[in-house]
Amino acid sequence: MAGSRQIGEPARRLTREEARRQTRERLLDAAGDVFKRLGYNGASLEAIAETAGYTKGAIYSNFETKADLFKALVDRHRDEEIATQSNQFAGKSLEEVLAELDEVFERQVGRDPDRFALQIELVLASMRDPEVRRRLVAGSEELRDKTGASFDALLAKAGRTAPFTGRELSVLFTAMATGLALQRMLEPETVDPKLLVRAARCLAGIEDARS
Amino acid sequence: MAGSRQIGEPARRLTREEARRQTRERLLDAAGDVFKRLGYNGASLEAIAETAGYTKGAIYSNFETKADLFKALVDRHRDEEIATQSNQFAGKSLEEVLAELDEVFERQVGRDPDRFALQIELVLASMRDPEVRRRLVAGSEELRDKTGASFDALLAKAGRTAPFTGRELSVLFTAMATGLALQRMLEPETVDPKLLVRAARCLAGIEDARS
DNA sequence: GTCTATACACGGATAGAC
DNA sequence: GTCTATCCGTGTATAGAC
Repeated sequence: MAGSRQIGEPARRLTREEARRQTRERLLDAAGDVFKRLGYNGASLEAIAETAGYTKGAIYSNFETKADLFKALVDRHRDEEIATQSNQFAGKSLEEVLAELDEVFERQVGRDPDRFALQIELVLASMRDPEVRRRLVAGSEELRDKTGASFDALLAKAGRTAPFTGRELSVLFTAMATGLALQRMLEPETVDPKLLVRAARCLAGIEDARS
Repeated sequence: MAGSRQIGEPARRLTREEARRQTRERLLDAAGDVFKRLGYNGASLEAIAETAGYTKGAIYSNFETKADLFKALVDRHRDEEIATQSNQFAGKSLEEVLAELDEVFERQVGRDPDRFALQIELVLASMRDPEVRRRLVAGSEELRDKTGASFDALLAKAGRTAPFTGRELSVLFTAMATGLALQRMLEPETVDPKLLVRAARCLAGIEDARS
């Protein structure tokens, strides 16, 4: 890890590389905040630097251009997303996983709607810049495989035969969650939190979807 | 309609109001093109005016500000969307409606991905501006009611009992289509066009979703 | 490595001619 | 009602001090 120290090493101020890394991280945090509130074009480097507690100079000593900063943010965001999602099924049963879907959903959009907005912003940016797209989707194929395999295993263990493969379920659940989240941004009252879970149960081949 | 003439009326040049209306429409068309390609902040009035074959002056004689132009576009986009969607079930059976879902989907994102991008852009803009949100969702409650009732009627006529109300199905189908469309923008090969139809059949309570 | 100061271009908006 | 010309703020990016 970046900030770890050897045992017995005296407590001291950060090395240059550590300080640099910290500044970089702070700038990326601030960039995330501002980009997701204002969008790519709406966000000014001034605002980002100020949010991070620096001036624009700090940005240009850590990143080539605004686009470069944005792409670094894409990388970090994607890594976090993959880290969060890749272990969400550890040691759970199918029923548990499905029941927890709305909790995941809630955490994704309820607690941090701006983060979700950033995710969408990144997809739009991907349309305009192939490089952004490339970075954003890096590793998602593996994640999908892994998640799909988890679903397959869970279904087999539960003795269920869903009309979809684990991989298809993975794609469908993500799509539904994303679509419902968007709809909830527009008209919160139209999206019952339980709807996602019921639909997921239905797609997974479990009968009592009526809740 | 704006451009219609009385019978027997001599062919003549447009009246002032007609000309004005035409300019306004052309500007809105151009604004749609540029906004959906570049986003709100990325689109310049210069580019919009040029696309429409005018100069910026024409914009300011038809709209108060850039935001005003954008909101007028929101209104028109929403009206078109409602007009398209409100008659899509006329005289069709449940099976037909479901089978046609991917066609609708295809038309929405396959033939005009930019229009879909604009739709998403509008949702993001709604987060930042309540007025945009208000305009964007105007009439959608009625549309949802109408669509939901159509589904209920179709289900009843087909003798099906889906685990969801027509209204819930309406929300779910829209959410799935939107989510899958976003995913397809990122990684086209991961979204089988038939997946939406199969999922919809499953949610509607029709057995053979394996297709 | 970060800050201050600044160059330079661009975008939104306005004024006034036609 | 639209066009030309222009004002002015803002934004990216760079130069140079510390």
